[in-house]
Amino acid sequence: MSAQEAELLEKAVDRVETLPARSVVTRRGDRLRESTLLIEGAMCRYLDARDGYRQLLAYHLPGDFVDMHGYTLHRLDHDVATIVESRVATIPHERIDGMMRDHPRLAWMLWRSTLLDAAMHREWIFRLGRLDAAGRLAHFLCEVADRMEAIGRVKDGVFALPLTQQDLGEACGLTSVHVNRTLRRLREDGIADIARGEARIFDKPRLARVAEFDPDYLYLDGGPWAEPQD
Amino acid sequence: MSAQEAELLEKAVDRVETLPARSVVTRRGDRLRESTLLIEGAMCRYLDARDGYRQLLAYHLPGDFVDMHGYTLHRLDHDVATIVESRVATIPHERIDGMMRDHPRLAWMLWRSTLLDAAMHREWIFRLGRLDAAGRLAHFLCEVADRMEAIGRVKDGVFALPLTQQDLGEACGLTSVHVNRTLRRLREDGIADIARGEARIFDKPRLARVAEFDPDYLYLDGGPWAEPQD
DNA sequence: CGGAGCGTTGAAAGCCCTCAACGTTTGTGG
DNA sequence: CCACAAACGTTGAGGGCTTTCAACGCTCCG
Repeated sequence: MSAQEAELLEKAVDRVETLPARSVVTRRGDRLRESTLLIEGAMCRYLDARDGYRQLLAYHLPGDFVDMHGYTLHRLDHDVATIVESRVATIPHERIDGMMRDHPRLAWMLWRSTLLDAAMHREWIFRLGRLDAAGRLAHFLCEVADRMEAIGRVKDGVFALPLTQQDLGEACGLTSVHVNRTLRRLREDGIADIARGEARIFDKPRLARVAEFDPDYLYLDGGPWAEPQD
Repeated sequence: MSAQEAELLEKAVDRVETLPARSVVTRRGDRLRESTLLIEGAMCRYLDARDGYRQLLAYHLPGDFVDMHGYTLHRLDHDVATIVESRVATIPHERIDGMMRDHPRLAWMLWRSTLLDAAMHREWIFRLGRLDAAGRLAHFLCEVADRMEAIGRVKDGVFALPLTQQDLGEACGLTSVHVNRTLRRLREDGIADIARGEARIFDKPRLARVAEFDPDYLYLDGGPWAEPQD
């Protein structure tokens, strides 16, 4: 992303707010007139099940648009919430209209960001459909580790992951009890650990093997704002 | 979609081909220079697991673009294959470039189609993460029924569904054996049945209840080519 | 007519869930 | 700074859903 485009995006921002932890930002069915860029913190998207449990659909890091698809679809089919206190920038859709018209490359980048979302969704389907508990947690850890790495937030295999075992269960289709047992297993095997809001990866190759993980789908070769290659 | 836009799309088509059943069209990692519109037949997208099993990611009906995301991402992160013999139209990406530039409304529609894909992905995540075997099959049936309905291919609750029990298992994260047992249950309970390439829905309300299904995410209120509402 | 793929059924084992209890950490107000 | 409560994490036992393994019938097609 060029400096000029970054500036354009920045100028489109209506306001920057700080949202409290564990707060719902948008509800399923809400009509959207602006999109949200996560600047600092952590957010998630989820669907509610009848029994009161949630199914997480996405975990968002700083730099992610959490609801750019709402720009085109106009309403959301799921809920959006913060995990921890988060700073977000809000961009009115009408300003995006102008950017789409006058800056096709920026339009291309916004489209691309929604497609990366979809690519992650596909990998979540794989995770839930084909992996056992250890594989699912390992796969989730691999994805978040690589994405955190891409924004320079991993140090010696350690990065912030402010999710409870309940949250991890809601992401991986497991109960918090089984998440606990499975994490213990990963820890005792010297593979990885999650504790006190931090993830620690001891043995990345083994973690990736357990997860059947291939970071291909993250399209990290050029970063989220990579430009067209031809 | 206006007649003019349909004509534009049609003129962008390079060729129309017939692909044999059960053939792989694109492999993970392939570099794409054209996109594929399914005209007649049935196709799917999937990821391979280590054990040789697949995880289906999407099931495609006539009228679906099966790889429009490849236009922006340039390579695919999963495989695309036919289920039955299928007729497809191929549209070179360079011709889409022109359409994007000159016809913003058409561009908007193509973007929208990829976002509908993502919305379906999310519902597949929910299906796999939160529902039991009966719920997963019921949810899949509800989705396909509504999408088939939208293209006028449901008659008295019956529609074509040329998937084997193995395929259904690969879509729902189940073994074919358990798909068999679960389908028998749904049949004996008078809810629905899949046999000889056809699905029969006996009791839609009950099916939807088992599936915790809400068709909201299909955005059918305006059809896949619905225009911006404001 | 034969074979291969698909569908069906049974039995046993395994993974994960449920229920329950208790220890630990975190955050808040006195 | 301490005390307390609430949320979170941990562990055990038992049960249920799904898988695995195996066998056999059916259907379709060469």
